[in-house]
Amino acid sequence: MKKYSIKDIANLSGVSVATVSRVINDNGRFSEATRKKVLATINETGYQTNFSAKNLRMNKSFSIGILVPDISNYFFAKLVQTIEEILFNHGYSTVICNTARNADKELAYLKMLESKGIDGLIVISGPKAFDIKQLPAAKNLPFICIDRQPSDQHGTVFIASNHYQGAFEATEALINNGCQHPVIALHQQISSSGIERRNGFIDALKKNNIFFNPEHNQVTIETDHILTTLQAFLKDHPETDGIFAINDTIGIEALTTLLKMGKAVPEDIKLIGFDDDPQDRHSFPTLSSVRQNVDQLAEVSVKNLLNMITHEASPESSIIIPVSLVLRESSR
Amino acid sequence: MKKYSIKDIANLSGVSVATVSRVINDNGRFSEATRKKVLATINETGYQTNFSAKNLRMNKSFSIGILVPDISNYFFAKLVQTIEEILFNHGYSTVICNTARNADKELAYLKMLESKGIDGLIVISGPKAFDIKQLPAAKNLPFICIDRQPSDQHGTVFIASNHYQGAFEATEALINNGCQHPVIALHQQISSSGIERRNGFIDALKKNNIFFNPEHNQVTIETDHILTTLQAFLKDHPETDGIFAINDTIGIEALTTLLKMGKAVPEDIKLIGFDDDPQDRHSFPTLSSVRQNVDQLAEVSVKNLLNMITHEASPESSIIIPVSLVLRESSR
DNA sequence: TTGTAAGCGTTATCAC
DNA sequence: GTGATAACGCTTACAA
Repeated sequence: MKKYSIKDIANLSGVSVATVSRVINDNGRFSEATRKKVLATINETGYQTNFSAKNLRMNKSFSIGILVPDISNYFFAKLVQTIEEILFNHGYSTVICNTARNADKELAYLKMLESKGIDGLIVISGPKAFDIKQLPAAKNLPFICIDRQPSDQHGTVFIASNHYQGAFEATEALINNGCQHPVIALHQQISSSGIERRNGFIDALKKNNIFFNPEHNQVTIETDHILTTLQAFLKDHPETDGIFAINDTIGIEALTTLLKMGKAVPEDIKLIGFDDDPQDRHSFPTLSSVRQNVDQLAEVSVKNLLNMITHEASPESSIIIPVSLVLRESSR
Repeated sequence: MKKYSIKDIANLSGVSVATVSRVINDNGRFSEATRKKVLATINETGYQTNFSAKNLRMNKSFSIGILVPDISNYFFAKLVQTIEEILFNHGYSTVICNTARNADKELAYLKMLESKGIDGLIVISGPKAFDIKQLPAAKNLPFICIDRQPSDQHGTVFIASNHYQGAFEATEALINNGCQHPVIALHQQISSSGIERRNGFIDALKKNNIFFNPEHNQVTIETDHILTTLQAFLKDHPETDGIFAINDTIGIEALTTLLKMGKAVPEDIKLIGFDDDPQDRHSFPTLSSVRQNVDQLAEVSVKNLLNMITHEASPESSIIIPVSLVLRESSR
């Protein structure tokens, strides 16, 4: 079966290419008779638009790039999956770029996306503020940032969960359940949402008259060395009776590690994570966590990006999506 | 900053567009002097190839489609991530399509991919054999299947883990640790790799002189009703002392459910899953599983697909990648 | 070694 | 209502 072009359809239907194009895109004027005729031959032949040609001519690619740190992380996977589905339903295809939190890779991907002439860009999380100006030629590429600050707010939209609120509520839950010495567990490298979560933790302490001392109330986890880090910290701070983990990866790791150390959770130490990873329901004890509203994040993001692309609305500067605390056994 | 075309570069460098094209693609002949001159202005201007134009002219898109059932499943996410990285390093970009195991969505995605003129296709898993002929126009699109049988082997490559071996070894591990009544837990809808796993289970029973009776040695799990299904089954078959779960989602769910029912794992019932999901290390007890070699699957797949695209080699018909059994607490 | 020009499949501007 | 045709940016014979 050969590939048909609009010219073939024109010949077969006995009309001109212009008319075929009008029928396909349903613009301009044409008689009902020709519409039927053209549509019929399109059906017979199985004609499909050649997007390379359409893109070239219209200077539009009907595709959107997504920059994401790590798609094997459940939260990111789910978010990207949801966004992709919505975009597909709007006639856009998605190019997913896994930056692995690496600035060089990020730039390489951006250049590729620019070459492909993407119509818009969605930037998800990442260690530092996102600077669109690293792409000189794409100065006016519509883009939005999810859970990552743009280095220049102007002309873009920043969408994020209410990390502050989530962390605040989680911390208060620890305190209300009796914790007097809560500790926040985080990584060295911290994203803008991580900072918000940390602020929420600190303010919850403040509100409950617990003085935040980074020496006593914060432990920096080195990936792959969580056992030694946590062991050392708890030796120096045996009073610790609650941990707020900045995400569920740390949360689950901390849980396993605490059990290995002979600590009882939640009896000795209460624990709450962040992101509501499905595995939280299968750990022992089950892990309390903060759930982000993935569907809403995705929907709002796509809506705003498409608006920017069609210039239907000038972008709002920032949108905050509520989160919800999910209490399970680890913080009883 | 405006967008430069090859024509701009030609004017700025004082040569013709043909020469610029030759320099960029390093083919044809040109003097060292012009090469330097052209490359210099390209650097100054930040010129980037317009892929829509290049694609149109060359009838090649430098992009590959991936059909995958569910990217929020860790195994799939990791596999897709690895493939995407390798492809990017070969100058290809990837369009990831999440079919949600839905035939209509699959077809819609295939049409979109065809319109975009993808150079090749990677099909990952899925409930039934993959039929490229559902796309009449793309009869000669190079494609490979991972963990999913092509409905017509001709001209393609089938790449899969050795599911049979993994299931066989897992089942024997159960038996060797004392199980006399092993049961396989699976879904209603079963993929080609699921069938292989089931065969491995059955043959391991045979080899150990246990007669396989689907009534006694097989439980069909309905998602969201695992508790009731499993409870009913164990009531009818109290002799059950080992479960081989066809994947880790079922494995972890089964584990949680068994504990909820007051069964001790591995004392009362031993359990082994499939896929070696990271959460297997954080469950209680930790879950034994079978690990697929994601890196090798990805590498072999890309290599074969690119060979098909460049016609460097005629496709082998099928490639089996070894798996490894990871024993943890749940099967002691 | 370099330039000219055709043509890839579309859309959009005109003319009729 | 419909048809010719230019143009999008690029590669590639073919000339020079």
